[in-house]
Amino acid sequence: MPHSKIKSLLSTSPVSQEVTSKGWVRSNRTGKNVSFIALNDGSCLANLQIVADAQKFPKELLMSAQTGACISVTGKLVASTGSGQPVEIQADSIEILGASDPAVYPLQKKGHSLEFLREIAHLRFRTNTFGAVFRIRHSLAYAIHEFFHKRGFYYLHTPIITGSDCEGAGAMFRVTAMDLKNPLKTPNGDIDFAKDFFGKETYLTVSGQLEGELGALALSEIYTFGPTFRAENSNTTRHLSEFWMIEPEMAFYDLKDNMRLAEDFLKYLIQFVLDNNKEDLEFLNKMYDSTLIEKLRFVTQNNFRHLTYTEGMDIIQKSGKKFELQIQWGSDLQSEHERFLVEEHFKTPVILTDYPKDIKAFYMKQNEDGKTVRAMDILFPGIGEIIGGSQREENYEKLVNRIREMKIDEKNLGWYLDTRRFGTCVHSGFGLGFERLVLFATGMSNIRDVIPFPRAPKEAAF
RNA sequence: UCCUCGGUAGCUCAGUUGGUUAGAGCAGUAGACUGUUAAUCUAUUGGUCGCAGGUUCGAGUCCUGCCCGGGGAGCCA
Repeated sequence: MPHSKIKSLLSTSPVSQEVTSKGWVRSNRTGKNVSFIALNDGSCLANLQIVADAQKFPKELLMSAQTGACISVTGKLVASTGSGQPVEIQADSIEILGASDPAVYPLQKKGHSLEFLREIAHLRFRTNTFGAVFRIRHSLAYAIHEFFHKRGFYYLHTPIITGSDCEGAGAMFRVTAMDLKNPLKTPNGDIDFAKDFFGKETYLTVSGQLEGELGALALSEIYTFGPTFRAENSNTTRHLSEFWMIEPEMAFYDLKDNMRLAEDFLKYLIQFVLDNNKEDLEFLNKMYDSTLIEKLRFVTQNNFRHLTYTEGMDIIQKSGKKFELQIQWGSDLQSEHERFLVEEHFKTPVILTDYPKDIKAFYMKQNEDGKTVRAMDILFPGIGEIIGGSQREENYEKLVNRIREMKIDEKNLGWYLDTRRFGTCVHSGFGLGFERLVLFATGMSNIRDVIPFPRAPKEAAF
């Protein structure tokens, strides 16, 4: 008999039909006359209640269906006489598919700390919290593809192994097939990468943007969605060494078009979760962040606040607030300043634009003032920078000059510069940190709790 | 990498100015009871106090080093 997912059983009206359910036992309350087993298969937050008449089953069977065990149950789906659930299964047969010794099974019926669950990340999927988080993560990933597909964007796969070491977005992990104990050397003693697997130095990508631009200048509107790697020694609640990033890149978009797309995009994704993950959100709202749903609604219903870096700096300096670090025009905003703008001053997501060129990347479109570039950062409460993007410099001369000013080796960028030599056009794009979005959408506070297998300095289990 | 707080039973924690056999709740185990909802009640197993040194008559408690974890900062998404 094919089994049904618990999510669909719970929304089936009880007409006493025979059904089979398979899942993992969350709790088992066995008495003299009757056993109640809470079964969960991950299809939804709620458990399915299995009622087993003690007369019909050997006691050993009922006792072995303990927390953690995987079981299959067949019986009648009936209206529940208890108050906690609409329907339940009156069991006719119960099979232990996989036993679990409760004396050593790490998960208990009680709640566990997130720190403890991080240490047993291979089992944390079986908790209410991580079930909810990863269902929401899935929804967001799905909604990202849906959003772009509806708008005619193409999903472009940019390389994970890259030979361009000048992407400028942080330290990179080297990729090599050489024997590190005995690497091949050149006559003057340097490591001879020409003899390595790819015949050159290669790394894991820190961004698909530059390659994405190549696609956009042919397919018009593309996006990437893939893993990204940064070898920074960052130990924070918002950084990972391996994370997923979404990078749309659009021909014929100026900075304003870019900002409009980014705002529509974020609102669409959050609305999708509000529409499709109500039960999970309510759980997280209750357990972790009592303002979660309110915050998500607020984002979908209000326009983001737009202001330039210069205006933002003005507000910070005139606020009279004491900051750890004093800043002036030209310095990068610190976390405390971003938080002040977003969480205290405006109390809404903020898009900051037109940053000083010296604190931004070489490829950003230079403004006429000679001092700023058409960059935009979207700042979210509790998260900080969730999106960073810009209009790209499409003028060949200006771009080359900037590359030389910043002492970047242009030899390796010929392929990139070719887009400016042959049929260049105004174009823009941005990068969204997927886990930061999941963090915001779930109300969790540590980014390691919104990715299944976190990679961070000194952490690469599984 | 820096700052800061922490590491005591499977989990969450208490442990006084250094003092004798280190405690609780939950989980587990045994039993009772029950259309129960993280059920309830009774009994009970369980600890090299992160690791290594040091001070002391005596260290979970004080000192030094190291390891691990939380939070914050920087780098950024």
